[in-house]
Amino acid sequence: CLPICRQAEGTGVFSPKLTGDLFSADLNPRWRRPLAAPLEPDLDTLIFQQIDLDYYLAPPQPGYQSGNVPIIRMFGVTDSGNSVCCHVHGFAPYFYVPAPNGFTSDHLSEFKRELNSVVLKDMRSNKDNISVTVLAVDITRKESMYGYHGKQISDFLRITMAMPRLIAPAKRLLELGFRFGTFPMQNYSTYEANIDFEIRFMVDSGVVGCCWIELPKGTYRVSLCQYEVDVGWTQLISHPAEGEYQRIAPLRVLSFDIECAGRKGIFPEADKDPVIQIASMVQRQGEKEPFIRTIFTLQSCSSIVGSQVLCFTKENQLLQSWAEFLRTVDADIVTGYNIQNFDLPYLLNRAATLKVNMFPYLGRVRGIKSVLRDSNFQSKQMGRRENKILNMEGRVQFDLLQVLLRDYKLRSYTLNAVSFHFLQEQKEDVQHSIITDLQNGNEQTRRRLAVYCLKDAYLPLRLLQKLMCVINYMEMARVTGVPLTYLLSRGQQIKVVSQLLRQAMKQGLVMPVVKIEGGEDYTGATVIEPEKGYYSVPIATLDFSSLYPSIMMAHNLCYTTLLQKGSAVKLGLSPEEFIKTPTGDHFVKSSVRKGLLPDILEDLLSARKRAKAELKKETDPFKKQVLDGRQLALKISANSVYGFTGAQVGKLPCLEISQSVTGFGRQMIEQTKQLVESKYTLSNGYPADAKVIYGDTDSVMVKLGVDTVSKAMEVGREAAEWVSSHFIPPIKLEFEKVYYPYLLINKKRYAGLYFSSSAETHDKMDCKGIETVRRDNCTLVANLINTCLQTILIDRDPQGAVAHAKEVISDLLCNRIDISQLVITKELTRTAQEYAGKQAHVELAERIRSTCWRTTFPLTHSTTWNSSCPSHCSGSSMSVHGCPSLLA
DNA sequence: GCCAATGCCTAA
DNA sequence: TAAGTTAGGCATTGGC
Repeated sequence: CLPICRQAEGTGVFSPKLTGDLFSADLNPRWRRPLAAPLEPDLDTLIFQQIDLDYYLAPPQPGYQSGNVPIIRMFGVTDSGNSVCCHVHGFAPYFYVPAPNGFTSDHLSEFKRELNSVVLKDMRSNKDNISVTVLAVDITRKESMYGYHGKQISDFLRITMAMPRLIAPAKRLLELGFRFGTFPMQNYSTYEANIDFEIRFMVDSGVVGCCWIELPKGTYRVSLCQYEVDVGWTQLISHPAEGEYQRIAPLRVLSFDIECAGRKGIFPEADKDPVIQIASMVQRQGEKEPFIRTIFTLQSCSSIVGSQVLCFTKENQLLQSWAEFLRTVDADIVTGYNIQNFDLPYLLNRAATLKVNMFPYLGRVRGIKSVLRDSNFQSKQMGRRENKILNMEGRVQFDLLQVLLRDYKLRSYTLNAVSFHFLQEQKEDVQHSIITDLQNGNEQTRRRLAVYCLKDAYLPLRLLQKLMCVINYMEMARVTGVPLTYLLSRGQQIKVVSQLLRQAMKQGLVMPVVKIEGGEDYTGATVIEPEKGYYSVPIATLDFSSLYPSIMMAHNLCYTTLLQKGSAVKLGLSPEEFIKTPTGDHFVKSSVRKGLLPDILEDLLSARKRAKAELKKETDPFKKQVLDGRQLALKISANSVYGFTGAQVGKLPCLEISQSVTGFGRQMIEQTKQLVESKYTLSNGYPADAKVIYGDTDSVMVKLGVDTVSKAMEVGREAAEWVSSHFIPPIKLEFEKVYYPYLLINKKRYAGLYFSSSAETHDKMDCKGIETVRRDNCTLVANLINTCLQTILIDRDPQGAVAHAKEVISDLLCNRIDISQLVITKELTRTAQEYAGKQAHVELAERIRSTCWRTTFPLTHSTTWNSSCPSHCSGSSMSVHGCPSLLA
């Protein structure tokens, strides 16, 4: 009676019997997974790496209540490369409410009966014919994690519901006001009623994203082949990602790309324009090259060395065959470039248009149709993002474009630009406009198209490998405990929630549901007023490493240590037992209670230290990658904990924590400045009076009065250590680098030659906030400014920089510059379109000319910043118009 | 011409 | 339903 997970290997509904031409005749045995050795539940242990996890509803096993129950479904792969679908039974969703006064176990059944009844009554339609909504109500001893209240453990009701989707109405009804038995009407606060079911299960069973799962012999039963198993939720063993369990199974990664024969000048539309080619590459995770390269083409196509060409005379056969190919290959991870919003939706819509009814079953669960949905994702970090969503149970959709949009700030996100940026490699050059002509040509022209299409399937694999995306994402999933898919589909908060719940559970703490109401913003970090100018002396930079995490650890800032107004007195705490933060908030010290957040942060940062130590020892390049991915994931995770507490539209905001953190930070940067400037003085025997010329949040830039980089490094190191001793561990100020020379333009805008690894040669030219690093400028501006900066900092020739700027601007005025260099911002693009053709160039040139000069002039005249700027072109409105002589 | 508000993107 | 934070520069725009 359970749904059955099967990949299509010539059985079941997806018979690879030919629907016309070609497919089964060319079926390549390599496409299939390796044969699965027989599994004896009584003798064999089954171990696999879990890569995706969801749940479905199904009738319960005999002996349980009526109505459907949720069953967790884990997908994974064994060491031998066999796929596993593991149905985990017996786990039900639940949440907590505080037990009302006078509540005893005698009241449980009445509470349960009444809650069940109001939830049933609340349902508008009951098409699933649910008769029992509340499965159980139990009394447990718990404590709210929000606020310190003397470790008062009290009675909570743990309410277990029949299905995840019943949690929300039960929560709402209890919050609105609920009455049972002789107890009065009461508004209940709820705890953990907003936790995704998958996360709930993972937290409770110690499963983290992408971890290895062991089913001991005798605990599971096998239903069909390639390891489809059933197990009780308390019987599976989840292995922490340590030692041998850091490894990654030989996952099958499929990358694909489609080509459509669009009409001239019109973006292809699935209800009109045919799919003419689909290229696919399959690679085992960890191997260097794909072991399957295929191209499905409409009409004949000449052969291509190293690739299998499959030609179809009818488009519907091409589509159906490709779907069968996907199911046969049984990919664990599906990738490509913009497959999420283009290729997959297009294929699905096209298949619907052509009525290829067997197409839209792309997941690993038989009988589940893949359907398209629209999703609207919005966050302050990423803005509004509209995406298509397609369900593909058991396969992780890992669209490279989405990964890049999340993790990299690039000027262009075309596959061509991205390939060039990361691989120094270009796409095959085929203009979109000639695709249809190539298709309508002969088998040679279609071959040219196929080569192009294959490359577009290959490049995402190369990029994935180069950027170590799969490894890094897996490590992030393991570190934070969320499923891999959450990392691409959800925001930052869920990662912290997952960790918080795990930590809280250990201490019997429960997480409240807080309602969201927009409040006042709080004060952030200090930016020290810069002493603008050009410095031809070494400037040492000292940074607090992981400032916000270390503040939270040093001062034990947490939900569980926060003292509400007046509660210090009420709880009889002595002044030594709590602290007052710079914002006037109170927190108990770790001697009273150690906070959850400091615990999480310590775990993350000590794990990071371990990973870095292991990384140093490791010689195997593959394991090195894993470890590097891990240390990165750990760092990012630690840094996002602070943001989580300050997210007012979030799961558990606590501004007392976040504003205390920034408050401490402000105090510390100020104190650092004072300390450095008070010790490093002439009168203390140092070469000069040190001066902090700039600082932002966690760093200070110091002019120490020394004349060489190596001296600046030496004094910088000493100063960092000395200043550190004034702060509570693990707060630590570190010497980071020396800038020499250093050009300080404004707050958050500076450039300098960066010395860190050696005192003799600079590592790079470092630019912050200047047009060269901003993506709202055209490349011409960025290049011009970059060259000017190099001329100033490396050649130390400000006059040369001015000369260069003049030359470029003169080229611009004389139409000697390619228009493609000018267009980049939305603003300018629009202008280019409006003035399409001849006018555009003039218009753009004019705008860019003024931008270039406005930016370049302050750079090149920074030595004389506050004194001798000519009066006729001073101030921000200075432009070439007002300064004609400068253009000569 | 001055200004505040807004949009965009970055620093940390 | 879900959505990390604030500080801050600079171009543009629109009102006066």
